[in-house]
Amino acid sequence: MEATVSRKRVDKQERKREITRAALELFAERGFEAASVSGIAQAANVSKGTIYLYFDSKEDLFFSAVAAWIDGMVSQTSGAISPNLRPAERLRALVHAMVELFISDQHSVRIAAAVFQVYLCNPRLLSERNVTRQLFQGARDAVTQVLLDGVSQRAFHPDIARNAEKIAINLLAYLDGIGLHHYMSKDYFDLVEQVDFHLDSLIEHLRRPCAKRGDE
Amino acid sequence: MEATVSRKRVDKQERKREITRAALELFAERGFEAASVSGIAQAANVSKGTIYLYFDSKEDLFFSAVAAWIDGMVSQTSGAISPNLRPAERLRALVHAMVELFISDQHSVRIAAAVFQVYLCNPRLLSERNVTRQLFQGARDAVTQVLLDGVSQRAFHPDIARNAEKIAINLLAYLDGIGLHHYMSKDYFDLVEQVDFHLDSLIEHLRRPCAKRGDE
Amino acid sequence: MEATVSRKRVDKQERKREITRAALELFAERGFEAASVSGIAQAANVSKGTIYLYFDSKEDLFFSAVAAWIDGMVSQTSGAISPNLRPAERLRALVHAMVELFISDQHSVRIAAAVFQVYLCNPRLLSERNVTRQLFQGARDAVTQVLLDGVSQRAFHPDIARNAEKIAINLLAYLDGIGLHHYMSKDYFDLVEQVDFHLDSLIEHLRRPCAKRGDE
Amino acid sequence: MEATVSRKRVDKQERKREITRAALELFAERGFEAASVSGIAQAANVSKGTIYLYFDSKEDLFFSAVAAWIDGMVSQTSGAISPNLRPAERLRALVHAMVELFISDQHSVRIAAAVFQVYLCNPRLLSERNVTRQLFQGARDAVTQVLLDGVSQRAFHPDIARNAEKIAINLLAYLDGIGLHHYMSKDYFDLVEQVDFHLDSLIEHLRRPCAKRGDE
DNA sequence: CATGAATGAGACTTCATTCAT
DNA sequence: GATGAATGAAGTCTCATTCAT
Repeated sequence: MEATVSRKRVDKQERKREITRAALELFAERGFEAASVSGIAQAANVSKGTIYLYFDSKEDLFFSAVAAWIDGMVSQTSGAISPNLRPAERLRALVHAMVELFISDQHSVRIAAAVFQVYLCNPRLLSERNVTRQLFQGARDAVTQVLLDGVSQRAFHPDIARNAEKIAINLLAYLDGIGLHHYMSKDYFDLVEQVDFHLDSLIEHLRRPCAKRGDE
Repeated sequence: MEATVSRKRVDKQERKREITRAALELFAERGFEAASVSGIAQAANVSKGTIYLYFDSKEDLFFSAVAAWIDGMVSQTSGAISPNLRPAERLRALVHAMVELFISDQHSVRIAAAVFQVYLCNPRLLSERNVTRQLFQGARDAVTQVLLDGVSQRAFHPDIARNAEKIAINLLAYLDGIGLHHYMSKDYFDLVEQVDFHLDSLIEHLRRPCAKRGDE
Repeated sequence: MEATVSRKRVDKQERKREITRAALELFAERGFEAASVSGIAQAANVSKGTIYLYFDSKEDLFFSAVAAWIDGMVSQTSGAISPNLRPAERLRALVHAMVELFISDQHSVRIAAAVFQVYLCNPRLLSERNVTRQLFQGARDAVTQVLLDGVSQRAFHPDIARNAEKIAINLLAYLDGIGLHHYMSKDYFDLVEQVDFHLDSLIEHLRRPCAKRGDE
Repeated sequence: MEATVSRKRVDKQERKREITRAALELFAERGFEAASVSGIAQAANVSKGTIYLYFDSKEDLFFSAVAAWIDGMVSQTSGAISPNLRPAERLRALVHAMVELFISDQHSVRIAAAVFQVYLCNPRLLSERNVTRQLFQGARDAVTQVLLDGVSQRAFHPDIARNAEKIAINLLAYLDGIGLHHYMSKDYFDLVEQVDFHLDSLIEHLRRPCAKRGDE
């Protein structure tokens, strides 16, 4: 009986994951509004009614799907922080891992756009159901940690420690921005080349003392 | 009679502008899909049918509205490039003008998100009806020009000339990214502070020779 | 001034005819409901409002167009009754003239279908505004006359005189029927061949005494 | 459980048939364009959305309804061919059965008109979705068979065999034509009387050798 | 006389959600 | 637990007609 229960639970979870997977695909392809519950049900090989056994609403399904996607993102990128590398290379590796996702997984940028759209249009969701905080904060913390490690290993300038989080925030904002711009200006520039160029000057900056602003 | 004709013509353009304005507002508020033509008609104080006298379809209306918004953006920011300032300050002024738009005009980020969403989900529109090329290219050109001017005035390092466009692309991607992240993480960081921080290190970088990548 | 008035009147009639012509074309192409007043206005190179200066409503326009078409039909076919031919050949010539219209003028069958449709769906129009009576009755009378002439010239059997109108009614019904079936079964049979075949046995019948029905 | 499943399945088919029935009624009454899906839904006592669970589009609904009507026509008329009757009477019975439909079922002529209209205005449908072929060919085959039987039973002249299909085509075209004309000239002539008159001379013709055309 | 901008009803169709089975 | 039939509101868009100019 334990087996049965266990099997059942697995089945149930498995089914939920299947729905989530299909939902993510369609939400990425068409956006939140244009993706239909019918289409998701069909793609997940379940009936429309079944969706509502596992999720309260389309909105709920969307956030569950996005949360699952975020989990995947986090686990994929966190693996990229190899402690054996030197700080600069660890940062590079981390950023490259993030960019990889934008390139290998066609969906990622689209999902990001869908998420931006949904939250921007329903600001109440930012406080009520913010599944992205984990992603943003997680990523910022990861970057910040690499920076601080670099400082303590004397690979980066001590002043960096003070501004580590600002740098992290900016770096991640840049990565999202360049990903979006890349898809909007397809073939106009090479994504990896641009990112590497940004990384070069960032790393250079990490090594030098910060210039004071009035210092002109 | 001249007056009559003139008034009429003004009326028609005025009406079209009014519809465009209402459309932009609703598209910003709800996104392309969720904004309804009925709602736009109501907001513009015209009947549903009237919309279709001026625009072929909802899609047409969307792109017309976005194009109008872009025109506004361009004219507002192009005025910010004061030739009297020194290069670094010109760059700062230009970026600040852009950020101003994100802050003063609540809609801008939302419209940007809506545009990203629409183009990402309908890639065919990128080639068929790309109203953003003007914006992106115009902004990149403006930044590039400021950089090149800075080089020729010896305010920036000569190597910058070679990479001016790369820098421009990255800067603008960053600005969009930080704008989006700001709205997603409201109150978590101060937008202007972050942008200034980015600008500081960017300007510092513009003045120094580029570090070679292997240079570690 | 007389010239002016006259020219003006001609202009007005000419314009009305142009609208009628365009209307007939579109009604034939799409049917009464699917043809739009806008489309007709465009095809007639006048504004939508102008149509309503000349016609009370779409329905009015339809019947005016059909009436004009009928006038054309009548004048085209009535010319076909050459008094020099022998009765049988006169009948053949008349029928061929009618069939010609179905073949040369792609529109005729379509207009007929549209007319049938409109009257069948609005039986009140049969009494209120029956523009087809003229066509039907005119054609029947023409056929009947040819038959009676044939009898009086002893080319047809005397009994035919008694049934001349029945024969005319049936002949014209057949012609409409075969025209419609021809367009529904395109390339399945040759229209002229079928009509000639029908004519052959009809003419044969006209020459013999009518068989009594019980005569088996 | 068997009962449940069975009842359910019956329900669904029944529901579809109910929609089809209502659709046929409204299409007959108003034609394809003027009949509205809303009206059909109301007449069928279902919601508008339900229609689209059973049919892909209004067009699909139309053709399904027409196909159902054709099935009814075929089954009603095929029963009319009694093998016990002599050939001439079998032909009479068959034709009378067809005419019966035009008289008893007020809709038939209207539906025929709607079908003609739709196919004439959308010739592509003739090849893409021709639901009438079955009706036309079936009726022609039935008539042809009666004629050939008549020949082999020596009730009709041997020459008829050669022209059997031509005769069938013409007879059916005539029947449609006289049906339409009857409704257009209501009370001007008696439908059955006209058809009988046509039948009389047709049957007479079937019994005699065909006259050669030049035979004047 | 001619225009064409404006209307608002109504067309077809899709959709998220519910509920009896 | 799972289904899928049913709903009705709402979507985009078209249309015949009117009226100020």
